[in-house]
Amino acid sequence: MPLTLSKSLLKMHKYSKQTRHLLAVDCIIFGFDGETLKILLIKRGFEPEKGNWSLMGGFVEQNESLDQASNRILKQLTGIDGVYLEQLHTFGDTNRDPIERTVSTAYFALIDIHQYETQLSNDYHAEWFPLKQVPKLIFDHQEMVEAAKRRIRYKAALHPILFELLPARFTIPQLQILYESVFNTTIDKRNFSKRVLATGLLIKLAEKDKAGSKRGAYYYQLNMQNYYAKFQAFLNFIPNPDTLIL
Amino acid sequence: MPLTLSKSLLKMHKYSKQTRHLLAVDCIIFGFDGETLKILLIKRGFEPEKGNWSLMGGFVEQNESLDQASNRILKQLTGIDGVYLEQLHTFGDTNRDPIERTVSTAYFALIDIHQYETQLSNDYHAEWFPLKQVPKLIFDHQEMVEAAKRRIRYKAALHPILFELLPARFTIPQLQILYESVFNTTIDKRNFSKRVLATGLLIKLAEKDKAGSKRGAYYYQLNMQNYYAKFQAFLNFIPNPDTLIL
DNA sequence: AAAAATAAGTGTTATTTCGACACTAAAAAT
DNA sequence: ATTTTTAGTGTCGAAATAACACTTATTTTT
Repeated sequence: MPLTLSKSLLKMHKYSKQTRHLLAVDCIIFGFDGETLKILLIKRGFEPEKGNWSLMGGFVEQNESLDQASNRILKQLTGIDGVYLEQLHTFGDTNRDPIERTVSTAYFALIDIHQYETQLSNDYHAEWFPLKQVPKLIFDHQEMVEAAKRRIRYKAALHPILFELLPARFTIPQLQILYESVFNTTIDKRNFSKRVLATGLLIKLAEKDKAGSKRGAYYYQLNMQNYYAKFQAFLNFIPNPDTLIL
Repeated sequence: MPLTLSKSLLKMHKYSKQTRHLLAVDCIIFGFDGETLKILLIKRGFEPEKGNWSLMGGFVEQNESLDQASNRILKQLTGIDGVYLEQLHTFGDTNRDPIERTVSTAYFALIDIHQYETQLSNDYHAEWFPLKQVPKLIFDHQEMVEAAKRRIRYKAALHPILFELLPARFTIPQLQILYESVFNTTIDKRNFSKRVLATGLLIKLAEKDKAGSKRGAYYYQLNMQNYYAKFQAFLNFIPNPDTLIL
């Protein structure tokens, strides 16, 4: 780490000569409503950029790690707790915040939208936007969203992260719509179910979801053993992944 | 970004209530000497941790981005400029630096070791260590190195980044040794050359490398068009990538 | 009660890709 | 001339992939 320190540091307890910076965390929160992949945005209620759409974020405090800060902000602003949350990238351009130089570490979260839908709109004035209809965002948040989209697509092409967007019980047609929505493509359903079942990640349940269709589709749930064991393996959920925009 | 700001901010020009933090950048520099994958370390000449091995790093200054800071530090401490440098992860645990809380963004670099070998050891007191013989490092640098190893393996299994470690002209046997070294495995040379040539990334040259063997091996160079075009595609350089430790 | 509409569920086959495997060629050293 | 060393190449069986269409269960309509 620090290498350009003066010899006097030997007795110092602080790196007192160094510049200190504002540090923030911003969260790109993905949700899936059964049709479209969406992100959660809030409308800023104050200057600068009052009234404009923004990611959820906040400053990192003295006694918390970045992971703690991102979890705190997610919890504070949305009530959301214990969901998939992963560091995406740290954005450090000097002029990204017009008020004062601020370095921001972006995290992305994947949540089951239905668990939080009412809670969110009531308590926190947050709103879901389909990825194709994201409004103009403050600062460099647009760039963060683009990076998050690329990351989620990249990762989902190889690893089973999209299950984090579904409820504990889901049907294969629901899963397929999710993949088709994330990759903006259509997939042959015979090949899709073969692929997915071949992973060994799913447990078929006796009950059917009668809401989605007349006939009803069987519910499945994740086999958590296999899920954790195979998470890092390269699984192929998507045909011809190379030809897709990642 | 910042959301928990007081109303008085409306007329403020700074986020004056917020804590400021030390921000550092650390670089994991990979090089390949023809046999082994190595990283470049320096011996700290001052407290804290005087005499112990460390990654190259330094504090982020007021008027530079993180990318600029990492490039500056790489250049300052090693003379290295214009190489592959990618943000890895930001390490933000509160106690990672015993002197004072410092958040550090780690970058990894891939360089052609031969272009810098003498320069480095002479001018900057840096030393190359094989990945399997990395000494105890200061702070959380061990963790950073582990993360960088995972990243380089993961990425190299799918994308042609390892060419950044080779000189402009290289032979297929050299390339194979590099892959075998990175993945700590052996690969059938017939399958390897088929795979590699099938990517369309290589241009065969007329000249041979006579140093490596009696017969001599043809030199190849990257087809830069295809290299940039296919960089993001999923290429398979490694058989059974799932069975390897990524 | 019969017919129509809707979405779920399932199998085969041709093509492509993958991985295992062994010999010949070129040059240098003895 | 013989030996040594490393480069370079092809086949074939197995596995994975992608293209493709009909039947079933249930509700809705008539």
